[in-house]
Amino acid sequence: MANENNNNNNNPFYNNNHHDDDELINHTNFSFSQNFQGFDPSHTSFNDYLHGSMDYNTLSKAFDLSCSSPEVISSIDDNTKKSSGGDSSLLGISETPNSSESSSSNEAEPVVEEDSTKSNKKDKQPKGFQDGDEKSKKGEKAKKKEKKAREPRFAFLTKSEIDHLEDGYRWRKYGQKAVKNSPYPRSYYRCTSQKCIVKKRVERSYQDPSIVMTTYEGQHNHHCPATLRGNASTMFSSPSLFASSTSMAPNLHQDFLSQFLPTYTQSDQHFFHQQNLLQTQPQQQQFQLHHDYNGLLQDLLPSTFPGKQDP
DNA sequence: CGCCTTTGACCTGCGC
DNA sequence: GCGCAGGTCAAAGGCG
Repeated sequence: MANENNNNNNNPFYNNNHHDDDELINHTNFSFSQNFQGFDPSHTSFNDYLHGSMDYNTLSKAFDLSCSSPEVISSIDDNTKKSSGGDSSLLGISETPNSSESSSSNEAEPVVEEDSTKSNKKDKQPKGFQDGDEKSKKGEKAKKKEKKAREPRFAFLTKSEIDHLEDGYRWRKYGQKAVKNSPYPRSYYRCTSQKCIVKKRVERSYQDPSIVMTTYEGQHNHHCPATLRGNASTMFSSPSLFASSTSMAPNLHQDFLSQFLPTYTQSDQHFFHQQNLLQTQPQQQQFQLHHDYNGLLQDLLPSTFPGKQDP
């Protein structure tokens, strides 16, 4: 399987010029602050930390991160795009909006910085939620010179036949665009929950059509609807079960489970295999995430993988 | 009827 | 300044 290689050469997102995702592929660094609790880079691989199609909430909580808190050192460089020649070897999980020049220290102010790449395109709040003065947007934008921070973003690569994977939240599609150099369109979704401005983009790799890249932007301000009906929590609540395939720090373990459950609950019905790659800022520990999500699921939920039940 | 998707138009930022 | 590409809007239509 392609996900087993440790270098990125086999990853379809690595070596190609996936222009449209420069901001994510080429410029997505994912940084962890020193405050990241329970994470011991010397003993634990990131592979054990990241799985699945989490949204930002999930991730941030699982990692004890908060996008708006100083504990988050973010990463996407403003200049990364400009230095587009750059190694661009990164892919996977992106967490966007901070100025990152000073990222090596934990300074990370609640950055009100744009995700420079193309960030402030719209800047406008979702008009759908404030309609009425939509026609005045022009003047509004004109005076709204100050750039608004873009929500943090995470991108996930998911091997799936399904474009829009269930993640426990309800989404409404609000747009679709053709992607340059790709036969596959990019779809734009917004969380349907009131006042929740979380968005996500879903697109398929043109080099490996089996791979879907989902980008989450923002944090949900509500509970995941799926938690109400999910029942896999009991399965995941078995520490031994989970421990069998992960070596998470205890506190992370719990957070991870509680936050991640909806994702598993919703997605384990699909063929689901995720590859995540990740890298931190230069001065921080560097890791690459390259995880066989399917394998994890098989370990955790053998019943959902009939063919794999008996190794 | 409400919610969702589709889709063309529009807006904006960026590179040249 | 222009053109391109990404992102969003909103009308129209479909579906349960």
